[in-house]
Amino acid sequence: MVKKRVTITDIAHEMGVTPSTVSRALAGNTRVGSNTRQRVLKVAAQMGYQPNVLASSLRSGRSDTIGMVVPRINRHFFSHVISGVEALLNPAGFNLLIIQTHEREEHERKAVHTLLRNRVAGIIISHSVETKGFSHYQMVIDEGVPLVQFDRVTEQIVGARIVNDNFLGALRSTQHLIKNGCKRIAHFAGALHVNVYQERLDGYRYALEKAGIEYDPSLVVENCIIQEAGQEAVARIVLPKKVDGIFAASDLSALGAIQKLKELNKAIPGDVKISGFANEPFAEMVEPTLTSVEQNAFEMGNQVAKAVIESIGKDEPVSEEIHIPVRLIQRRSSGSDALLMNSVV
Amino acid sequence: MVKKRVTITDIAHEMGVTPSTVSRALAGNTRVGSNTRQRVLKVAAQMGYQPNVLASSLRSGRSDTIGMVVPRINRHFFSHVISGVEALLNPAGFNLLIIQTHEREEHERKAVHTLLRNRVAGIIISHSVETKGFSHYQMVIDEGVPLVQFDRVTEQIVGARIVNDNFLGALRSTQHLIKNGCKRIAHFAGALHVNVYQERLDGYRYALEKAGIEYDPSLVVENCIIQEAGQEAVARIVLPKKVDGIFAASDLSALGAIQKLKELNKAIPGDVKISGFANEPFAEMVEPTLTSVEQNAFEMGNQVAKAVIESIGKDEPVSEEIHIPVRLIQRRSSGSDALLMNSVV
DNA sequence: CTGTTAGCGCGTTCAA
DNA sequence: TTGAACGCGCTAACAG
Repeated sequence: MVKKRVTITDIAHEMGVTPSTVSRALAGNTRVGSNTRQRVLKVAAQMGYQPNVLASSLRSGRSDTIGMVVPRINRHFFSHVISGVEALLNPAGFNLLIIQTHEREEHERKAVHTLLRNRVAGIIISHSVETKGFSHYQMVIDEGVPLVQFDRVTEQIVGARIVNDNFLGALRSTQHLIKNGCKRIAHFAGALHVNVYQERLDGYRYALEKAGIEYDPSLVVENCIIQEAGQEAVARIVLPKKVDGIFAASDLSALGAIQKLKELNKAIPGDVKISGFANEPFAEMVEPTLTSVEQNAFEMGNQVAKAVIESIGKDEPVSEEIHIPVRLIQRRSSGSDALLMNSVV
Repeated sequence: MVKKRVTITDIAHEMGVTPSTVSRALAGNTRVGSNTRQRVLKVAAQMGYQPNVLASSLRSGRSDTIGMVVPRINRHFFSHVISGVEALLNPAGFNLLIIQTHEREEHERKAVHTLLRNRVAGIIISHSVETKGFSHYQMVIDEGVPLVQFDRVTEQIVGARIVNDNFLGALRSTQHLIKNGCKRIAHFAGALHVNVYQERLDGYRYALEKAGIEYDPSLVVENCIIQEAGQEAVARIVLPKKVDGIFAASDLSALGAIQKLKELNKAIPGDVKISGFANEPFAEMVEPTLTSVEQNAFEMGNQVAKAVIESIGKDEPVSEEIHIPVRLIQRRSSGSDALLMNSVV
């Protein structure tokens, strides 16, 4: 037995006024008798009235829902960004419609359409690894929906971009290895068409250059961001090439390397020094503890939310890029012990 | 410069037919000339038409959005449940509106109202720790919105409940400690008004009972689920009471205990054997590796999604309770080494 | 098979 | 300050 939902018309009938009056009273700021407003509010409350935001949005053309597209929700980094976004968006009266792409370009395309169909007030996105074309964002631009990219971004799309300082993180990380005595440093990279991995490679190269170490492309392992890839790279590159340091673009591949090296009775940091990226929770639990670059995912989420809220209402998108500072956390895998070094941007 | 969104009326004008015809063609299953349908689809595509689901839902009374309320998105367990839910819901044509409560009862109440206002087709919820009253769900029931609870549930609300087999997990875990020689086993419990923690306590007690070990309430530490609480409990209970085994309702408090015990030069598992709950990723990284009860969060999400989809369309809610099997993962902290024991339900 | 009509619930004119 | 009327975009009933 389903009770009918109560509408402003029901309230109006109950009180002997018109729906317009009720609507105005509920809206708050429009002109209506202050005693009538009180009565409306009281009757609405006791009738259990819940405004129909669908009808409201349809009529007003405004929506309080913001869409968010992420590769995967169940990743430490992304779930924390989401959390940071929500922390600011909810108090501001917005809700989050979240869609995962599972790193598939086609899913990303569909997700954007879904959000458009839901008439979201804005779209937040971090691109999937697969995504190389961005034509499906033309419609977002055309319809004037604010678009904020974070972490994995492209300059091919106008609008705000919130990114980690990948270059600086990589630079500091590699410099740290050099300072601790590494001469032949390998880099476990990701897919280089993705900005974050390209930037980390750039930072790595720049550190070598500044230290006068020649860049050796054969020491760069592409698509090496998962655990298994890290393990595999040890046998294929690290040992044969007599590598004494690894800067991994991902904590997972760094972990894989640690496991494999321990298995082969290599000493860490004695024989090989290692640093990762992202400062996953396990970094301080693994043996030896893993030096890593900390990303402030929650803060990134906050900035993303701020950017969306600012974009809404503005006519023209602003293509500003905001860098979230990163921090090198030195641990034992690189020969340091519980020291903290703050990198300055 | 914002282009106007194209509507079915635009398409209709373009083609010289009525909006109804376009609507029917787009809907797919209703009677319409197959050649007209082709033309409509083509024109719609080339005009970049995106249906307005707000208008559609308002008119049809049906919504393809499902609301989900969780304590926190950025927790390993919850983010994986969400992922599991999405995995089934998206292919079925539903979207997820996610709201966090941050463990606050008031936020939970607001979240439910927000979802109701958004006219979601169903609501999925795991209650906040604070939540003790459930009166705000009466409106959900009254409006006939299917309600599925998971993990943290209450029987005070009708509808499907998807839960872990906390009792069995606790039972097996405690039995395992007993089998490995523990005589005085402490239990790090959570807030006992929350079903999951009460059930884990019950399983612990039942294991003791079956083994003929007297239950000692002073060995139960309430609200001991975070790292610091685990550390603190070592000094306050574990050592003074000569405890030789700890069954923790949370991996985090188990971790805290490990840290503190190591700090005090106690041997694990030599002096104290420890097992946790949830099998967080760090469980296999910490030293010694942590025995824990694995919850299949993704599978739970799948079951939740299934239950919601089934509930939608049904007139009356069914109060079925589904148990997701758990598995004891034996590791070194309890004196076992890389063994697996599957618990049978 | 297609057009006509009506209305989902709300917000915003224009009058009074 | 309030009421009447209209329409956001779409679906659904009823004709034809």
